[in-house]
Amino acid sequence: MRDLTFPHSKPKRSLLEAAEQLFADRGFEAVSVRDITQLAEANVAAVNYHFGSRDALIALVVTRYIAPVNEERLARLDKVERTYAGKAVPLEEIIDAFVRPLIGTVRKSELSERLFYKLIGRIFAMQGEGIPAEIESQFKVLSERFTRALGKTLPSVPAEELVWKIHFMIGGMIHMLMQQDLLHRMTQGASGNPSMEVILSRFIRFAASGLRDGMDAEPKPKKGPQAMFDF
Amino acid sequence: MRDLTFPHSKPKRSLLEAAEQLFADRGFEAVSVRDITQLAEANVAAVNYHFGSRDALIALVVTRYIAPVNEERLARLDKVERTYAGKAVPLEEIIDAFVRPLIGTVRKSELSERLFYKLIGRIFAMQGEGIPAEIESQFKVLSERFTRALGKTLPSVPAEELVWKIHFMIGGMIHMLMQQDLLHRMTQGASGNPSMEVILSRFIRFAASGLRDGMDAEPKPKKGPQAMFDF
DNA sequence: GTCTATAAAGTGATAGAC
DNA sequence: GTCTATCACTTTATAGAC
Repeated sequence: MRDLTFPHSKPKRSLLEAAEQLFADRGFEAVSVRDITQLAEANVAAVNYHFGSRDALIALVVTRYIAPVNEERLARLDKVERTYAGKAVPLEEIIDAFVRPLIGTVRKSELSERLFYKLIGRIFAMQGEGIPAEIESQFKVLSERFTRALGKTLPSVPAEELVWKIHFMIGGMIHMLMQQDLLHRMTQGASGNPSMEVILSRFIRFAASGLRDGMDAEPKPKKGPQAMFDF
Repeated sequence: MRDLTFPHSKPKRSLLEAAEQLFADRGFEAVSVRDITQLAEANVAAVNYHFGSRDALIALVVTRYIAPVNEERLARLDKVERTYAGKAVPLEEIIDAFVRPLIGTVRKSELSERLFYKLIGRIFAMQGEGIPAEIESQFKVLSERFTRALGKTLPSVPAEELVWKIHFMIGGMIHMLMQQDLLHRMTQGASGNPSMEVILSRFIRFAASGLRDGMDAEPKPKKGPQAMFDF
């Protein structure tokens, strides 16, 4: 999984790095070609010369960051499924395959850790508007594969309910990536300064409990009375 | 909780409604004053005349939608806390107080249901950038109040871990509001067409399980072996 | 490859006529 | 209150000089 998209000419690379940094920090729509060329100390025509257009640059950044993450997710799911050969894969391991590539996949940029996660989060939050078609269909494949795996592990969760639970989980994941500053501000520091590893393990436990929700718990199913919220 | 901000002059009202519709659909940054005046069939100067500026209009929309929701959330939390007089409030009831006002609070606009939720979701997703100061501090108060209530109900969850779990929950909530179209597209319709009531009850169960996460479950605590994910 | 100059279109805001 | 005309500025993109 070597990166073929990484530019080897110096000015092109510094343009790309400037763009990634600004996109992560302010969001795609909020960054102009001039912002990028200014930070990269190039002239205004440089982005169009090297990447064709502003939109093409955005598509490149999105693809560079997301494609390897999605490949790695599928590879990890394949691997654990082989390990459990036919039997249902433990829930936590599926979720792990889904989220760990977000932080584990090879860093190809000079972005700080914080900006790297923010950029990844922004790309996920983008979905539906402005995502390159190639990535969109990649997401569909991914979604199907993981939904099927989760359905196998949680056979008693009705299909419709399962996709909603997965939806909630993905929302939590995006928020985790993008809004760490916000959390710190809102809690006046009570969120501490945990490593991404720790944050991720907390997220996996949260999501696993939410998805399982008293059903199909590997150890022992809990079926407390929750009539009030059962439809 | 009557709405004092609702304009009674016809042109002003139709400008506001056009703005809300466009903001919900495309996001705040993507909508120009000209888009709004065109949809409202007014002249380009109308927004500035009636609202002072584009930013003031955005602030008005945000405040109109969020302030009553936040008030209602606090009122509901107060109420359940009084009901349980000192004893810990059941987790599901706290979450319910937090999310139900999102769909229950009086509709003051002509927005379709779908756009209404999308607009609410967009405002939450905005946080940190461009939120009126008044609303920002309202969110802080809200965050503190609910964090305290949840801490009381889940005494064995360490404070730092609790705020992260709440963070994940809020991410799921925003995604639920904003990205229903996306879910439908990604799942090729497998998400069905449930009412917001049903979606909400699913979300409450998901979030409650995630927050509880085997600890302090009211019925019976489950403590399965999860060594792999425990730090 | 780099850079300047400029085109063509869009932005929010406002002065001033009606 | 309404509307037109316009200001001052920014946007992406490109032609053409170096």
